Amino acid sequence: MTDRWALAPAEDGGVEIAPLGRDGLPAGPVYREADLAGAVRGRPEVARWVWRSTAEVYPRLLATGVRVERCYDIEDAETLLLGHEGRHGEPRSAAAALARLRGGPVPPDPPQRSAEPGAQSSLFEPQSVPLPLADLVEVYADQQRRHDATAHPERMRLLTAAESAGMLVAAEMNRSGLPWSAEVHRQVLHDLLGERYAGGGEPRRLAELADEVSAAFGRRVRPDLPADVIKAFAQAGIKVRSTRRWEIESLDHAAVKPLVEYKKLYRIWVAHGWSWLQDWVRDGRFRPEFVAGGTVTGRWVTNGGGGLQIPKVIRRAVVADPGWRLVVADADQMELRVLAAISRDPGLMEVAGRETDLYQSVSDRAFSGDRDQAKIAVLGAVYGQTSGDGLKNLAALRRRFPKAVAYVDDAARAGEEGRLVRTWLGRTCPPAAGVGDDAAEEAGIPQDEPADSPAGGEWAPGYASTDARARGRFARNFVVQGSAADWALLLLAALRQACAGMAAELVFFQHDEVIVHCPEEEAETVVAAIREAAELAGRLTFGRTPVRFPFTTAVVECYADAK
DNA sequence: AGTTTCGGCGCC
DNA sequence: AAAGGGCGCCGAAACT
Repeated sequence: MTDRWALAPAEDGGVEIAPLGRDGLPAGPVYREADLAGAVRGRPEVARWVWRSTAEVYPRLLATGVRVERCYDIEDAETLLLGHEGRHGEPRSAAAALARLRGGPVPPDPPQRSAEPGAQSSLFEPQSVPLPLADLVEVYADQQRRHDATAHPERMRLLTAAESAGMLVAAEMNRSGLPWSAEVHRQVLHDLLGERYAGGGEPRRLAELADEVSAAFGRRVRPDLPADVIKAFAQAGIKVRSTRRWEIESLDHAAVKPLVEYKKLYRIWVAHGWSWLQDWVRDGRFRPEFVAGGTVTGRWVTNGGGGLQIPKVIRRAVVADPGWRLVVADADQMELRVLAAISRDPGLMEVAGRETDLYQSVSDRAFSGDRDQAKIAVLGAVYGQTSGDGLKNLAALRRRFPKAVAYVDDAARAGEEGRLVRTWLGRTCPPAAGVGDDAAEEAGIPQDEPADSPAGGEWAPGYASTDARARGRFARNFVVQGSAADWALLLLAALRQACAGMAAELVFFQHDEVIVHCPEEEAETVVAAIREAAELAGRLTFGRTPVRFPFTTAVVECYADAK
């Protein structure tokens, strides 16, 4: 068995490599070569490269045009395994894992660096000390045993493999970048915001709106300062707690309209305006740094440029190269389909076995055809809504799809009680999640009474504290959002394989949406590949269920035309 | 003066 | 209509 090889970069720029056996231990000699990329390029028969960190190794390979089919990221696997073992807070570096194995002092993890505008994405992780291959392999072999110790070893193996595949995709997307027309972007900014004035102050349209707001209040008010706005409303006899749009919008005051408009445009200006363009777009590409596995739920994040928060109006600037197309694909009601798959609720699976509008089908069964009510109920079930119509609608949902609602209710209870909660593949929620970022807070049931308990005793005696309820909401959402992330990783892995023989490149991924940049003549092949990858991911992740995972796809030259 | 937190809002 | 989950980013405010 020489289909998987370990790889460890050395400090001198060279590399150690060795074939591995089934037990994860070396099955042959350790080779030392001077050139990392050459060592990999020269061994196309290797099916999976085992290395400490994809972010450390793979950008260097890509820089010399070398792609790999599969990898196993030891530090990512360590994170997932530690989580599964209920040891979220422990250091996750390979060096720490080795120290735990040998009983030595465990080094803390190096601090995470953050991205800088325009900087090339991390070619190295300079604070990491290279680990000799023999040490790396020791950690890897132990991780194989730890996979076997989980409740569902085959799922855990799939999870670590899927996340490693996601890291390959992320590195490749970081290299390709999202096609971006600075010219179109500037045109959009000009249309929305008007001319820029010398000196870098507000553009014309914002200045006008600020004047309108001031005029409506009868004094100078800066609409970008919440404290100023709250004071101005108070002087006009209107008490507001904040200047959030939903709170402001319904007020009867002449300042509301220009104020709301100002806030909308101000956001575009500061977050995706001319300076953003200057900082993040180079040579026709927007390059946020995609980070796979950046959150506890398994969703990705981007480092820099707000890559996962591109406003709809700005998507006009995402334009394919001449002769190329963007295949934009969006999973239809993914979270509800995932809930069906993980809960195995017969009724919901039957509904999710169709490609038609899922919310309409749910409402036909539980809400007399009122689609909006069905959607509110489902979102309430998944997000843990605590008041309003959601609760009433949740009851109707529970009657019709009892197993599905029970699944998220159970997760919420487990979260409240500080028990571990897992996604379908075994990604595990930290027991204290949902109460801020105090990772040190250990598992356990808070004993305090809720601070906001009404005098009438709306909460039953001994009801969970505010913190515990926050943990419950987090855990409730975690099983759905996290299992959806599991599935999405398998989707990406399958789609990446399908694109391997083509010019097509994955250039964007946002939770349930992918964009592939490809020559026009490949577009229809890519569309088919996405549909196949989605169904394959569904089977691999959740086993054989009736649940389908349809996508809405569009072949366009401009992202904004996709919806 | 430099760093952290807050308020607000963009996306899913 | 309002409110639940996950993120990142910006400037201002609050802190050291």
